[in-house]
Amino acid sequence: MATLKDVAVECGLSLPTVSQIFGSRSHLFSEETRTKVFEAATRLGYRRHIGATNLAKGKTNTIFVVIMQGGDKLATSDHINSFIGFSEAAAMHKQQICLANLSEQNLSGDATLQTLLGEKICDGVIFNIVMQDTVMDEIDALFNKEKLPIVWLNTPRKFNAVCPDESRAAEFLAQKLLQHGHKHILYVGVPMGIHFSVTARPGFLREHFKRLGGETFKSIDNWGRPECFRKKLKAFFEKPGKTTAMVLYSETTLLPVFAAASESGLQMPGGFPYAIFDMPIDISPFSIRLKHTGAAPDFRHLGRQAVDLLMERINDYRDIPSVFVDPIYADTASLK
Amino acid sequence: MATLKDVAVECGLSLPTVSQIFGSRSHLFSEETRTKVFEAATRLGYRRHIGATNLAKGKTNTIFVVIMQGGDKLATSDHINSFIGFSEAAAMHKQQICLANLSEQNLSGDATLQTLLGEKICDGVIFNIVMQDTVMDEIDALFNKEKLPIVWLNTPRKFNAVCPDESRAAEFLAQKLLQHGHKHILYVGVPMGIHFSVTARPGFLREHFKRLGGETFKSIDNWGRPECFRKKLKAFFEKPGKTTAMVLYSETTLLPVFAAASESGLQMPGGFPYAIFDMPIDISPFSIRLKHTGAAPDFRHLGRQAVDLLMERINDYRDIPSVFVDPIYADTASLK
DNA sequence: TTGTACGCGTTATCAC
DNA sequence: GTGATAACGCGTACAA
Repeated sequence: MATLKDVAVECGLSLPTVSQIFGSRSHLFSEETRTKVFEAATRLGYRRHIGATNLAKGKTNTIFVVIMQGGDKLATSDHINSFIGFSEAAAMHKQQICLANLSEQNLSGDATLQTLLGEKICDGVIFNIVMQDTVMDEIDALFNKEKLPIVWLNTPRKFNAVCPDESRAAEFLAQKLLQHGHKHILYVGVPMGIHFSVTARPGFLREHFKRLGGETFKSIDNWGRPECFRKKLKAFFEKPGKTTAMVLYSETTLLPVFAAASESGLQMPGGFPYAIFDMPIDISPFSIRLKHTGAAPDFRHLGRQAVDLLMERINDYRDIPSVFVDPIYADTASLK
Repeated sequence: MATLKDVAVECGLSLPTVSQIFGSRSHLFSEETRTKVFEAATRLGYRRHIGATNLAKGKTNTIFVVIMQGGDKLATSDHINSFIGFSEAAAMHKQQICLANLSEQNLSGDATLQTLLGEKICDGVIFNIVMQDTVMDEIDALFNKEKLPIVWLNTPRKFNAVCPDESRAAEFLAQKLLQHGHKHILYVGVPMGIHFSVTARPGFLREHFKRLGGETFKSIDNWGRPECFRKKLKAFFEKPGKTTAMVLYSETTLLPVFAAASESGLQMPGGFPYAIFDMPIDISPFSIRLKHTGAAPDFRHLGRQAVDLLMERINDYRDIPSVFVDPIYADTASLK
């Protein structure tokens, strides 16, 4: 593997000259010299050694993203979108994105955290996981002690977090419901959990719905026991009362709803107007999802924002107020 | 930030001594010396600089994973599972996993590829994307020229690939269908695409089904035009003929099937026996999926295997015959 | 247990 | 304006 020195020898120039020509001071040298260098580099198949560059510059240019298997986590499509956002933003900042896996055990014994805290391995860390507040506080404290900047993804912390604006999403759906004349609605959710959206969605929706003139806000969210949930849904479909529309926690929620509706003799879609906290995806030829009125976070954008925020903290170590990112909206008339 | 030299000064020992005590030769020194070193390190808050270590050792200890947004891609849940597999295996091999995003443009102009090929930035690359064979050949050639080992994930190449054994999965489902007396089946798929599983699943299923005694193998897979697909499904449900069971490409496929069944006055699930190339997921409290007979690749395992294979190539640069990984199976009687 | 060379670049300073 | 010399970043490996 050819080194810079080899190139210097090959073209009869000194090592620093060659270095500068590959660096940001290329313009200080004559065209002739530059050509000589580039030709020699090509001849030798020279590849710059990033590790050496980083060491010389005193930077790691590395950001770690911590994920966690199992537990209370993001939808997987959100996950992969945020990853694409990370790499896009990282490319802009000329950073490398590294992956680390947090085991679900106790924090102090976790090998990943020990490495991140105990070795100079990166400039900053993005926590792409959902945990209890107290645990996040604990992690904040650990990283503060090392002055290692971290950013939280998808949690509404006061500082150093990037979070979807679930309130705006709920407001949009509330408006749509009321525009279509639905003043009595059913929210189909998931049980209270750690994941931010789980509690945020029904909370904000109820708030905005009532504020804007909505009247009845019912809710079904007993996912713990599938049979029980199916029973409740079935009961609802057989006796919807004044309720004229439903709002679903996410697109995945459609499946059991369709199944329950079918068991009650209702045709879905079409049998009951609905809106979803999720986007109608109709892009790839594989997409088999249905169009609907929706409002959902754009996790690719969130990923980019997380990297931007982290870079800000890396360049100037301090707490930064959290960023709440506007969701994306769609209205394709599944509310009739 | 304290360096090794600072620690050496602090405890009155030489730099190499301290280095060795932190390295693998700790046992060569007296307990007393070791304690002195560790205490000094703790006092100063010393963190080993990975970049310097790697440079000195002449390794990058880094593996890049290339992903691609859009295009013909894996299911997202497969994606995140493979990521967890990567980090698990990487931790075993003491490697770092870095993420890179391939834009869908022409290969030669892609910044990611240029960086990977033009700079010494990693020891090897995992391609976690699905492309046309000719493009993969092209990439193989580019990386061969640089002697940079790569591994393909989820594609049935002859060498250097890790791929789910779709044939075994199909065989399992065929057996289950026939055990339940279903000799006339419908396969619900997606249009022919680049993604390996798309063509592999119906192909292998037909093969095994016929071989084991199955009689009729019909198929619906026109996803390109959703209305057309719905129409076909509806027509099927209204006149299933001899067909007594269906096999679905993936769990996502359930939604339009349920919808179409409902429109035809059929209750799903229960209205028609089915099996799926996918696992019934009933782990998290958020899971709202239905139990069914299924067979699907374990992408977490595939991720681990990919890293293992890559490490083999890194340690001994040569082509390695591809690995076909056994799927995981479930039988929860959705076939009645 | 330590001195020294080394890995691979970058950058400040200096001479032509 | 061009290019070279030397010091530096942070560890590791080997001979002494």
